[in-house]
Amino acid sequence: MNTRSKNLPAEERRAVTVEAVVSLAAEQNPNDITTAAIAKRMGLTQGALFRHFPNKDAILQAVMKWVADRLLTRVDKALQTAHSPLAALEAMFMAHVEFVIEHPGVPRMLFGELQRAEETGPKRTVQALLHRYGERLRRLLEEGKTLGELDAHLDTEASIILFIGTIQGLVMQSLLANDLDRIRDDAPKVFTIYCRGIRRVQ
Amino acid sequence: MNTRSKNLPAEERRAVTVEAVVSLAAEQNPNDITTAAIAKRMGLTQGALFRHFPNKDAILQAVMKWVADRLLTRVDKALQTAHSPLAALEAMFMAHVEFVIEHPGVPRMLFGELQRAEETGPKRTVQALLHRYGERLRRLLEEGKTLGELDAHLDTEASIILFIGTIQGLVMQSLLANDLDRIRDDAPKVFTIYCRGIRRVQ
DNA sequence: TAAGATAGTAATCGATTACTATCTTATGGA
DNA sequence: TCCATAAGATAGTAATCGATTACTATCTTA
Repeated sequence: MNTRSKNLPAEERRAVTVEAVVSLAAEQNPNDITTAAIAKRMGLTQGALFRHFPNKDAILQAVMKWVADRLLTRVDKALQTAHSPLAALEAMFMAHVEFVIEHPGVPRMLFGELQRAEETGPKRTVQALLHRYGERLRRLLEEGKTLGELDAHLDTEASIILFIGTIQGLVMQSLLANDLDRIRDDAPKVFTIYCRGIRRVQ
Repeated sequence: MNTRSKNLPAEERRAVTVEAVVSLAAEQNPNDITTAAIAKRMGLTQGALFRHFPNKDAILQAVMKWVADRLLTRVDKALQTAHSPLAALEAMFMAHVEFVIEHPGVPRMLFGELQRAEETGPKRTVQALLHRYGERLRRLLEEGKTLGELDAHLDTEASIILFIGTIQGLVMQSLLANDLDRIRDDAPKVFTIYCRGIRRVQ
């Protein structure tokens, strides 16, 4: 990883910057991640950041892009292993949870960007991510209904909202208890209830 | 609303301050609610705020206290009208949703305070609120299990997490769509699924 | 109605923020 | 080995933040 060279190529430096932000977000409130804090984490001076990004929003947008790519890739890989819509939903849920455990600051950053009133670059990236995420869920839910695995009268859009809210609830609980590992224990239990809520009654 | 009375009594001024913050949070990102913005909303100078509060955190804590009192009061009132645990859960859910619709900035402020790394006053107030909120849910869920209205093997703690997450999901969706009214439409649909997830299968 | 108490103003403070201008050094190809 | 240039250091900037100050206006009450 670290090659004794002091000066990194621009692209590599940008990648390191994104990782620094993600790492910082795991420890502190995302909205007081200053450019100085990012630089310090990277062992760089603050001004040097602006050699690689035009402004702070560009940094955040790069982070959001990174999150979107990694999360969707992870989720899509999980989907491939599953052999039924319901199993796929569970795999998707667990993949998402694992991602959150690895990068605990990410959900907080996403929520923080969504809150911004102005239509900024990072916010649009998050909206696009959630849109694509919702598409995956919608497809699985519709398939599940067609195959009779899920309740035929299930409200698909409401199911999507609840799926995302379920993860949001786990994040909130971990913030409340200040204990990240609880997510891994609680996730299956919470998903069990969600699952009962959407599957077909035999 | 309030005219001609320039100098308000301290207690009244503090109440107006809280309302100003809640009102501002509905429009903009909670973490850039500055003391100057609060004062402007009240038709006051910025420095005057510090005649009534020792610092900004004290303002935020007063807001969180206000939220906790109002929300729990509203919820408790809803609980009294219901005649079964499941009906009470639904009444509690809808009361909470109505509260959020009236004060859309509140969930965002709560989440924002929870994110803070340090154990600040406002954060502790939010933690206390969620603790008391969880107590109500726990009681209802246990009652529901005892009366056979809910699944006997239901995981109570997971149900609490999911209940809160459900509302969080609605808030997230309204942020995404930038449409507050959708919450009122979506809330019953989402609760229906939650309900299926926890009730006893006949 | 005089006088103390309370509430608010206007100006300003130090600290912090994102961002920039200028100088220095490291890197890699000819 | 040399040198053009990309990357980083240093040292700023202007704007904004929460907070404090000296002072004034208004209300209350003895």
